[in-house]
Amino acid sequence: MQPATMNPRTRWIAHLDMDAFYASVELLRYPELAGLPVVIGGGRRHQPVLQPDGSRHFLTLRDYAGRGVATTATYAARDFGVHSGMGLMKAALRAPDAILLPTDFERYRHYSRLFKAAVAEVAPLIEDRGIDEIYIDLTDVPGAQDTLGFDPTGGVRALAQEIRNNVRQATGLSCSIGVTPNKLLAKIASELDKPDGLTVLTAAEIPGRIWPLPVRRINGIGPKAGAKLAQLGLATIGQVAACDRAWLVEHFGRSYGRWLHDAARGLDDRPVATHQEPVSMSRETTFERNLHAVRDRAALGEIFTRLCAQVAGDLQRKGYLGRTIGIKLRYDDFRTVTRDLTLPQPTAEAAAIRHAAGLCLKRVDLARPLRLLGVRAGSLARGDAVTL
DNA sequence: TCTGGGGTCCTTCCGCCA
DNA sequence: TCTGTGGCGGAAGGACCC
Repeated sequence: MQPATMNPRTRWIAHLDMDAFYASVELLRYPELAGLPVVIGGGRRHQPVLQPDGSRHFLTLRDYAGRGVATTATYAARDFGVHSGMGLMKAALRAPDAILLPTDFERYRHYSRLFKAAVAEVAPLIEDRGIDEIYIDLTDVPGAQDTLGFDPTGGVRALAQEIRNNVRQATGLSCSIGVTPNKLLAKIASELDKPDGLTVLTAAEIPGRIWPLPVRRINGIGPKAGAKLAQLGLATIGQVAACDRAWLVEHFGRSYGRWLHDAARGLDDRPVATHQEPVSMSRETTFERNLHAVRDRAALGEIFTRLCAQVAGDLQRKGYLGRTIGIKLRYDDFRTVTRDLTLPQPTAEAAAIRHAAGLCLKRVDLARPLRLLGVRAGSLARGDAVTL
C-alpha cells in the first residue's frame, strides 16, 4: 500500500492486436501480393506454383472447391465483404479473383514468438491471448505514470509507441494497441484506430468514446446476446450502461446480467494472467465428404484412431495426463453432440484414449451421415505430478 | 455451395451423499 | 424413518473467442 499522501498510480492495461496477422505474415513472403485481395484458409493443397520464368502462380478463390473457411483476409479482400469464418465457396462469390493461400501455422507461430519477445523487452507482464494478441500490464513499467508536458497520459503513450516500434523492428509487421485502465476497455480501444493505431483512453473518456459504440464491440457479447439486446431496444453500450442492474439480471440471469451491467460501464478488474494451465486438449476434423458409420466404417475407424493418437501425442509432448475423455460429432444437418467419460486414472496413452472414446461412441446415434469427428481430453493434470 | 479447428467458461440436470 | 436441503462431481449442451 502507498501512503495516503501519494497519488495512487493509475492502472494501465494495453491490448495489442496484430493487424490481419496471418495475411500480413504471408505478404512478407510474397511481397508481390501487397495491396491485392488475399484470403488465407482451406487445406494444404492450393500452394503457389513456381513458374518456369521464376514468377509464382497463385490460385484464386474461383479455383476452390471444398468445405474450408477463410481464416483471415487482407484489408483489400475485406472490402469485397470477405470476413474470417466465411465459407470459401461463399467468399468466392464475392471476390472470385482474390488470391487464395493455404494456412502455415508453423510460420505464424514463429512470428508470434518474435512479436511477443519484442514486447517483453519493454514490458514483461504479458498475458497470451492466442497467436496474434496479448494483454500487457504497463502499470509499473518505468515511465508509465509520467506526465509529458500537460498530458498525464504522455508517459504511457510513449511506452505503447515504443512497443509498437519494437514489434515492427522485430517482425516487419504492424499492430494496433489500446491502452486503458482495464482489459475490457483495452480490447475495445485497440480496435478504434485499426490498422496500425494507438488509442489511449482514461476512465473519464468512457462516456464519450465507449458508450456510443454498438454493444457487440464488447468482448463477451456475441450474436445471441447481441440479438437479444437489440430486441430489448438496446443498441449501444451506453444504453446498456443506463439500464437498471436488476432489470438486466431479470432478462439475462444473475451472472451474465451483472457482468453486462459492469462491462457496459467499463468496470473490469481481471488481472493480466501471465500463466494459464490448459483445461483440455482436443483434435477434430471435418471430412471432405460426409461419412456413414456403416458404409464408411473402415475410413471412420482410421480417422478415429488417428485423432486419439494425436491427442495422446499432444498430451505427452506437453507433459499432461487427461482423466476425462470425450468425443464430438457433427451430423450432416450440423447438429453437434458430445459424450464423455471420466476414467479412474488419468492417461496420455493412445490405446487407453481410443478405448474410452470408443465407449463414448457407443452412446450416440450413428444412423445419420457425419461431417465431423473429434476427440478430447479434459480434467488435465501435469504428468510429472501424477504417480503412474 | 452452407458453415474450420482449437479452446474457455457457464448453465442445467442428475445421481450420490451427508 | 421420512423428508428436505445443499454440496459436489460428472455429463451434455451452448455461447463465445481467436
